[in-house]
Amino acid sequence: MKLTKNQQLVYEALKQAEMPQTAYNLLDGLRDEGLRAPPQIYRALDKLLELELVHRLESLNAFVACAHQHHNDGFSAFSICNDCGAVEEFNLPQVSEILSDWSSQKAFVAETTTIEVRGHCAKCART
Amino acid sequence: MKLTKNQQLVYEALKQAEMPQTAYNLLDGLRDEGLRAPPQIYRALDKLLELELVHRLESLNAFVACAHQHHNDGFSAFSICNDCGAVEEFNLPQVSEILSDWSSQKAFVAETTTIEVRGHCAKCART
DNA sequence: ACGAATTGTGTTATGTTATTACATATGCTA
DNA sequence: TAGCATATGTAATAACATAACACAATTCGT
Repeated sequence: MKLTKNQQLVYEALKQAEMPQTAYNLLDGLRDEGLRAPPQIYRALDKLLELELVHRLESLNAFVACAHQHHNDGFSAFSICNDCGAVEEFNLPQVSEILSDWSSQKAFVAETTTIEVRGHCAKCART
Repeated sequence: MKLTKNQQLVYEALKQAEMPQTAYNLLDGLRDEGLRAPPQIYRALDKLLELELVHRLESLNAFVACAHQHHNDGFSAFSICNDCGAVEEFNLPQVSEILSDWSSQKAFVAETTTIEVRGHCAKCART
């Protein structure tokens, strides 16, 4: 058990949530547990991001618990439904590889890669 | 000439800038031209994004003029140097294709795709 | 077991990014 | 030229994120 109390609270809240949560969503949900101010949330999130237990969705300013336990070199991709908000995390090793190749060719040292595909999920597109 | 005055002002400011600009950067720079309030900037940006003359860098909350004149199905990728802030836009048709394949397999209707690789550019990594 | 160093916590205040709402103006088109 | 869609100007506010400071808990070397 390496997570502190606040980190656990935030992590559990994210795992429970079926949707991406903003920092302020999380704060609202955790007020009863004693969390009162944004820094308490952001600090926990920073740590969880560092441990790769959580991902940040840049185009949403929101966070999700990582779907795949075994951590994945920071190369996760996400599809995000603009209608219902559903998010799916997936991994495309080929894409990782192409981006790695591009980086080494450019002598760019990659640290984190964001891939977010926004549109309409199967369910919402059908209607 | 299809751009309105504000749209042109913002577009020119972005083309001139060698670095990504936030909405408030742009606002500061354009105050002398008569732009006073955020919505004036955001509205111009919305239009420019729609026309694909400009890209939004989600991980930076900033904007750049599109490097490639001929527009490119919304599949641009960007490398962003965390040290000097330099941004390079590039296109990897293979990646576009893999993501398209994934989408059609999942019946996900993609609208916009964000690919941002953050790290250290060749120049900054050397030091 | 002790003290130092690191990491985490709680809190207030503030900074930064983005939108809502409403009134007015401009330009196209039937 | 009336009507409609699009653009503008402005004030206020909402949403997202960090700085700074004091203090508590944990870890680690000796």
